Amino acid sequence: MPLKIKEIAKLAGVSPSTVSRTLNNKSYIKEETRLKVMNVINETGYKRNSIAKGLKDHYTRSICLMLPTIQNLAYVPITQGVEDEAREQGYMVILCNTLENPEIEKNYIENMRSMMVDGFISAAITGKHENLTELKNDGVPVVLVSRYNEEDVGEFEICSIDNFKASRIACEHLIKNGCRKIAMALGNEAILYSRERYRGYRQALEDHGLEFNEKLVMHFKTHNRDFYEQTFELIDSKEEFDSIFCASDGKALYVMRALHEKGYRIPE
Amino acid sequence: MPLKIKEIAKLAGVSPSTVSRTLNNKSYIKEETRLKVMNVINETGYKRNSIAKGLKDHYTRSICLMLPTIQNLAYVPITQGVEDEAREQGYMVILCNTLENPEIEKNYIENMRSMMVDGFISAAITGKHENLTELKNDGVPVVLVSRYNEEDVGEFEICSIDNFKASRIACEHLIKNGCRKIAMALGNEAILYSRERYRGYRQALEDHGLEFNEKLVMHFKTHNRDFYEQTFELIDSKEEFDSIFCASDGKALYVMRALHEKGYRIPE
DNA sequence: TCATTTTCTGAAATCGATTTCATATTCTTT
DNA sequence: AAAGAATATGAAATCGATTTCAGAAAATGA
Repeated sequence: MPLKIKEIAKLAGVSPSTVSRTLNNKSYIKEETRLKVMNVINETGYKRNSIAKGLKDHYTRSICLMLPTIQNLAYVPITQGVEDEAREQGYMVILCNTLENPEIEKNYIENMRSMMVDGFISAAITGKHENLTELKNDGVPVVLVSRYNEEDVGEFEICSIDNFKASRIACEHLIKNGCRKIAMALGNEAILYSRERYRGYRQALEDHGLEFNEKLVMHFKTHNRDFYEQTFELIDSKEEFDSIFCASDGKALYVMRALHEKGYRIPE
Repeated sequence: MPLKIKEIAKLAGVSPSTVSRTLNNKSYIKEETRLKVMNVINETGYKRNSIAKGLKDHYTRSICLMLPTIQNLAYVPITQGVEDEAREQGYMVILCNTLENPEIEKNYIENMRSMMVDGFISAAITGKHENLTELKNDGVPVVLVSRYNEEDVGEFEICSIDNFKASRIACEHLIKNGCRKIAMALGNEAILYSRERYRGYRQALEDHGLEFNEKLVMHFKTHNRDFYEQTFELIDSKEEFDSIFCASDGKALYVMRALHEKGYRIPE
């Protein structure tokens, strides 16, 4: 059983209030008293119960980072960045894995809220963000990272790259390297950034006077691995193409595997 | 500001105690009263503040899963498994990323404890587990997963595969496929499982009457990526080998890259 | 020196729930 | 119908901290 502030107070011969004041560096405290208390704290290794502090203070200096999955490597640097900065600022990051499931997300939010985390950073799950909107309406700080919808703009703080631009640049790269018939493996169109990447692709084609061919677009179904099948279909369709632009690394993996099995070499 | 139990009580025309009893299904409650309270709860969307509950109860139905990194894909299925079972049992999993840093680990532990998580599952960081031992001595449930040391046996609950056996089987597979001079990319020898895998490799060689050649062993330095360099060195050393047994996928990646650049084809 | 301000400390209230204790009501049983 | 058990509810104490309030001690000023 960890020691309570009352016991520290008794050991130091002061009142709990004085211990608390020492702990929080608040209000006036005679240096002598402060040292006396600090000694006891150091000797006993006392650590305040922050759940009790949280109950009184309504904050815990911790934030919740909600990710749809930890399987996707794209979230690794995001997590790292969030954790580094948080640590810098004396905050703790709690990771929650929503598995793209609104029920689980809701559950986490409720639990985290009642554990008094101070804010949320969320790579939101696809679709409407009712859970997050409710949070925001209750005055809890919410930041969307990486994933967001049109209606989120202005509604939430958002941190994301310019997917349209990035995609256009990437696609232009192909064009500059001589590609003329560029196929595309498209991301889930329910997610804004997928549509943005698609838009970037279309824009790049247009900018360079290349004809857009709907038949060269592979749409996202339920999982990246579907692109494996779809790549076969694309090849078999005899539709001509000289390159495939993939909306993400995960998709490229399956596309490449299919090409490979069909005897194609990349980048040739 | 979320509603408090007192307000629910007032709305339902009962005392806070009765609301709490309804919430927790404890002791006797007249069905009529229960319904009255439940109605108010549903209408208002009341959610108990579990930090306050935790303060009183000393538990929160949440566990902390500590990982040294989320970059290593090996932890993905572990995380998934822990989360699935926890959810099944009505528990919540909080992920903490210790970054292989004892200070950070300690910090997380202290914070998580004072947030009243009920237990810890840890892929412990390398070296002595003072932080975890202290936890255990305080009566907090601790389970080690995947990583552990000899001295942890009997000390902690441990969940791990049989690294020795797995490694021996894997190595035997190479032997059965005709390999005779098997090199090895060894894991961090400060970690028991790396030594176990090494032992499995040695055992497999011995079982099949193959000679062990120390020069074919690449030791772990500070990062898997060092194996890239080391593979070059191995090749340049002119020491003969027909295969390289890697202690983990991460190492294989760098080894393969080096081989590839040297013009080798795998599996040839 | 006496009044005033500043420093210092403890008692008690508070955060939002749960739980013990006490009491009131209803139900059994003889 | 009376005694005893079972059911039902609220008041108050509790969890472990913080903070307000009030009063004591020390420092400052006239």
